[in-house]
Amino acid sequence: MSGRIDVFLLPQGCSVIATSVGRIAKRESGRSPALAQRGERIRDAEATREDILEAATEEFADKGLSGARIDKIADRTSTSKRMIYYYFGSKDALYRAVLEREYTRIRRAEAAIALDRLDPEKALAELVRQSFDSHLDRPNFIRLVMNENIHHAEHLKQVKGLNRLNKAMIKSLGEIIDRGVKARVFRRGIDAVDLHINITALCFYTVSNRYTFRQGFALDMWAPREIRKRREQVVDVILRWCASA
Amino acid sequence: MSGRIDVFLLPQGCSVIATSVGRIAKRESGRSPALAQRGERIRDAEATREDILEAATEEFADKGLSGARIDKIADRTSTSKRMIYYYFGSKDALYRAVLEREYTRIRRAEAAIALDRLDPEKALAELVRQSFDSHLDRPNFIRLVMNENIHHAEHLKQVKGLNRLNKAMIKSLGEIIDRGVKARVFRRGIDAVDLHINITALCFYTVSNRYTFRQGFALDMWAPREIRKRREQVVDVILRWCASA
Amino acid sequence: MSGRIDVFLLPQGCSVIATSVGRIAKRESGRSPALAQRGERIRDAEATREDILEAATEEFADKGLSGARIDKIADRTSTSKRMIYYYFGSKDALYRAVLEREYTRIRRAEAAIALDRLDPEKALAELVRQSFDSHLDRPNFIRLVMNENIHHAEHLKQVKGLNRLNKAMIKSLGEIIDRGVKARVFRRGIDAVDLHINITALCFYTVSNRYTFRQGFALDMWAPREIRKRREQVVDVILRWCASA
Amino acid sequence: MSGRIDVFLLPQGCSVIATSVGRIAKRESGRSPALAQRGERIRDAEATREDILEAATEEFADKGLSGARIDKIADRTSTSKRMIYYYFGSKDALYRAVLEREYTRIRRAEAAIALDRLDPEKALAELVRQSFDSHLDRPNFIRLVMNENIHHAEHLKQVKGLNRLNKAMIKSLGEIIDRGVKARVFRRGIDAVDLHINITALCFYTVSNRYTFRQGFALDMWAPREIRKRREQVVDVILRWCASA
DNA sequence: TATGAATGAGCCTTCATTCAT
DNA sequence: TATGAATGAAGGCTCATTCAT
Repeated sequence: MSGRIDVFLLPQGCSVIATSVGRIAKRESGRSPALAQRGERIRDAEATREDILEAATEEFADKGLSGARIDKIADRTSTSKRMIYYYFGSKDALYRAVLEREYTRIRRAEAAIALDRLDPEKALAELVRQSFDSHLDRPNFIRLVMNENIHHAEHLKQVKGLNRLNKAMIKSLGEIIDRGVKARVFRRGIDAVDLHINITALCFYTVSNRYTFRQGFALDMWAPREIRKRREQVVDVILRWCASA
Repeated sequence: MSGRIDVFLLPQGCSVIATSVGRIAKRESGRSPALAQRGERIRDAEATREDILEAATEEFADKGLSGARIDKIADRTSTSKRMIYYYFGSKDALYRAVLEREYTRIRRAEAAIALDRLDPEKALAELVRQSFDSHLDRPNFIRLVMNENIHHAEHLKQVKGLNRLNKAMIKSLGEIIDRGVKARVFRRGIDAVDLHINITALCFYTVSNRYTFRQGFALDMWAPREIRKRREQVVDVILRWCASA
Repeated sequence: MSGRIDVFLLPQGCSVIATSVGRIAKRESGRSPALAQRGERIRDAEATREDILEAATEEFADKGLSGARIDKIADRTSTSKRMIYYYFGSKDALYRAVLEREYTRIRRAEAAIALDRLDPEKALAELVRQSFDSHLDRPNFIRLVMNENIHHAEHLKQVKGLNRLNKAMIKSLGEIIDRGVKARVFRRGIDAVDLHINITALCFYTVSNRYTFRQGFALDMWAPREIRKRREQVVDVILRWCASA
Repeated sequence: MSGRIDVFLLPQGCSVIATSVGRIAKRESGRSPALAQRGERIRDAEATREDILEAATEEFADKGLSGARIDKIADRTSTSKRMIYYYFGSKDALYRAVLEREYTRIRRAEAAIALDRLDPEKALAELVRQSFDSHLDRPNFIRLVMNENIHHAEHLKQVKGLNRLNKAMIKSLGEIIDRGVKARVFRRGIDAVDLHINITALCFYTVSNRYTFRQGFALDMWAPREIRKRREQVVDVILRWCASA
C-alpha cells in the first residue's frame, strides 16, 4: 500500500510528488482490549473522516461547490449526513478540507534527485512526462482547480502553505536549466517560472478541456493513442523552446 | 453596428472573429408610425432577451449553473424574474441560450485575409497575438467553458453547429504552415490541429488559471506588464516549435 | 342542423332532451357588404365564444376547475388567451359559462309525447333507455357534475333556472306511473322523484365510475357488449321495482 | 384500538370492513426506558405521518389534487410543510399515499360471517344497509373516488393490490344469492358482480350527487329523514330485483 | 375586435443545517 | 460517537391576469 510516487506539476506551477494515501484499514488487532478499543476509536474516526473526504472529493469535483449535495456525499459514504457535520461543521468547511487534502496529498519529489543523473535534455523531458502523467491521473483535482478559478480562488485563499510547495519545483527546474546552459544545449535567459507555466499550461489544458474539445472537434484527446502522441508533443514543444541555437 | 472585430481561438481550437453585439437601441425613427410601432415592439422583445442574456452570462460565468440565482439575474436586469421564464422557460434553457450565444457570437475572421499578405512567421505571430487577446478579453466565456468541462460538456452537447466554426481556423493555420514550409522557415510535419491545440492551451491557461496561480506564486499573470511579456512568450514558444533547423 | 334529439335525465333527476348545437358557420354571403360585415362581426363574435366554450368544456371536464389551464384552453382555440378574458372576464366566469351552457344546452323533450302512445311498461323502459344513452353520450357533462359535487356545487349555485328543467321530467314520470297504476301493471305508492333518483343513479354510476371500476375489477363497463347488457339490466331493475304484485 | 367496524361496498364493487385508525397515542409506558424511547421515536414518526395523511385527505377530498394546497395541508397539521416532503417527497406522492390509505384502510368483513345466520333476504338487506351507511360515513372517500374518475384513475393505477379487496365481497354476495335461490326466494340468473354494481350505484349516487341534486330539486338527500327513507328504498329496489316470481 | 408582452402573487420543492436522544 | 427526525430560508417555477397598442 505504498502508494505510487507521483511527480506533479501543480497547475499553478509546482512540481511535486503525490503519494496516493489509501484508506486506512478500519480494524487492527493484537493489542490490549482497552488500548485497542481506544485505538480503534481513533482509527475509526480517521477512517470515517477519510471516507467522507473521498466521497466529497468526487462530488465536489463533479458538481462544483454549489452543485454538490450533502445528501449525495452522505450516500456515497458508509456513515450518515449527520457525521459530515460532526467532523467538518459545514459544507464550505468540508469543501476547504477537500481542497486542502488534494493539495497537500502531493509531496515533495524525491525522484527529482534521480533527474540529476540524467543529462539536462533527458532530465527536462522526463520531468515534462511526469508532469503530464500526473495531470492525467487526477482529473478530479484538475476539476477542483478549475472550479476554484471560476470562483476566483476564494476558498483556496484559506488554505495555508501552498507556495512552499512550489519553491522546490522551481528550484529543480532552475537547476536543470543551469546545467543545460552550461552544457550549451539550452539557450540563456529562460526563466524557471516561465518554463513551469508553459509546461503546466500544455499539460493542464489536455486534461481540463477534454470535453469541450471533443464537442468542437469530434476528437477525444484522451484516447490512448492520442495521449501518447500528445505527451511527446508537449516534450517536443518545451525542448524546442529551451534549445540553444 | 460594427463592434470590435475580434480574432478568437476557441478553446477547442477555432480561430474566429467575435462581434460584440451590444444591446439594440430601443427606438429608431424615420418609418411610418404603424411600422415603427410594430418595429419597436419587436425590438423591445429582442432587447429584453438580450438584456436577460447579458445579465445571465455574468451570473453563470461567476457562479456556474447551479450556483447562479435566477433572482440575481433578474436583479441585474431591467425586467423581472417572470420575464426570464417567459422568454427562456427554465434555468437550464437559459444557461444553454447563454452558452449558444457566447459561442455563436463569434464570427468568421475576415481579418484572416490580411494575414495572407504577411510572411508566414509574422502571420503566425499575429494570429497567436490575436488569439491571446481574444482569450484575455472574454474571461466570462473562458469561465463558461471551464464550467462546461467540469460538467463533461453535457449542456454544450445540446448546442448545434459548433465544429463548423473550427474548420475555418484550422484551414487558416494549415495555409500559413504550408507557406512557411515552402519558404523554408517552418519545418515539415506540423499538423494544423496540433498547432491549434498548443496555441490555445498556452492562451487559455493564462486566463483560466489566473487565480490559483496567483495563490501559489503570489504573482498576477494579468498585471499589464506580465501580460505583455507573456503574450510575446507564447508567440516565441509557438514560433520556435514551428521553426525549421 | 337539427342536432340529435336527446333525452337526458339530469343527474339531479331531470329527464330532458338535448339538442347538440353545432358550431355556427363563420361566413354567410348574399347580403349587402355593410350588413354582411356587421353580420359577420356578430357571427364571428358568437363563433369565437362558442369556440372558446367548446375548448373550455373539454379542459374543465378533464382537469376540473383548478386543474384546468387557461393557456391550454387558448391552445385548443383558434383565438388567443386574451380573447378569453375579453369575452368571459375570468377563469371562474368561464367555468360558470361552461356549466350553464352544458345544463341549458339540454332542452325539453318533445319526444316525451311519443311515449304517451306506448303502454306504461314500454314507455318507462324507453325512457330509461334514453336516459342511459344520454348519460353515456356526454361523459364531459358527467365529469363536470362530479366536479361540482366535489366542490359542493358552489358554482352551480350561481347558474339560474335549473329546477325549472326538472319539473317537466318529474311530470312525465308521474304520468307514466299513473297510467301504469291504472293499468295495474305498476304498484301503488311510487314517488316520481324517487323513481327519477333510482334511474339516474344507475345510469350515472355506469358512466361516472368507469375508471375506478376498471381498476378494481379489470372489467370495462363501457365495452360495447357490457354496455348493451347493462342498459337492459337497468331497465330490468326499474321495471321490477315498479311492477305490481 | 378497536375503531368502528364498518362494512363498505367499494364504489367499484367491494364489500369490506373499514377500521378507522385514529392517530396513535404518543406515549405508552411499561417498557424498559431504552425500548420505550426507541418506541416513542417510531411512534412519533408514524404519528406524524398519520397526522399529515389525515390533513391531506381532507384537503384533497375538498379541492382535488390540483386545487389542494400543500400550505393548507401543513396548516391543518401539527408539523410543518417541510415534513410533508420529508415523509412523502412530493404532492403527487402524498396524494397517492392518501388514496392508498383510504382504500387499504378498508378491511375484510368479519361481519359477513354474521350474515350467514340470517335468512337470505335479511342477509342481503343487511348487507345493503351496511353498504349504504359505509358510503354515507365517508364522504371524503367518495369525493376522492370521484376525483380519480375525473382524472381517468391515473393515480389509482399506481396503487397496488386493489382487486384483491373485491373478491371477498363478490364471494359473499354470491353465497347469499345461492342460498336465496335454493330457498326459492331469489330468482335464478343473478350475477354477483351485477348485483354489486347495482347496490353500489344506488348507494354511491346518494352521497356523490348530493349537492347538484339539492340544487336541482331544492331537496337535501342527506337530511336524516330523507336518508332513512332512502336507505330502505335502496334495500327495496335490490330485494325486488332479486325476488323470485 | 384583437394581440404580444409583461407581471405579482403564490405554489411546489430543495437544501444546508440543527435538535433530541 | 452516532442517528433519525425536524426545520427555516430560499430557490425555481407557474398561473391567472393586465397593459399597451
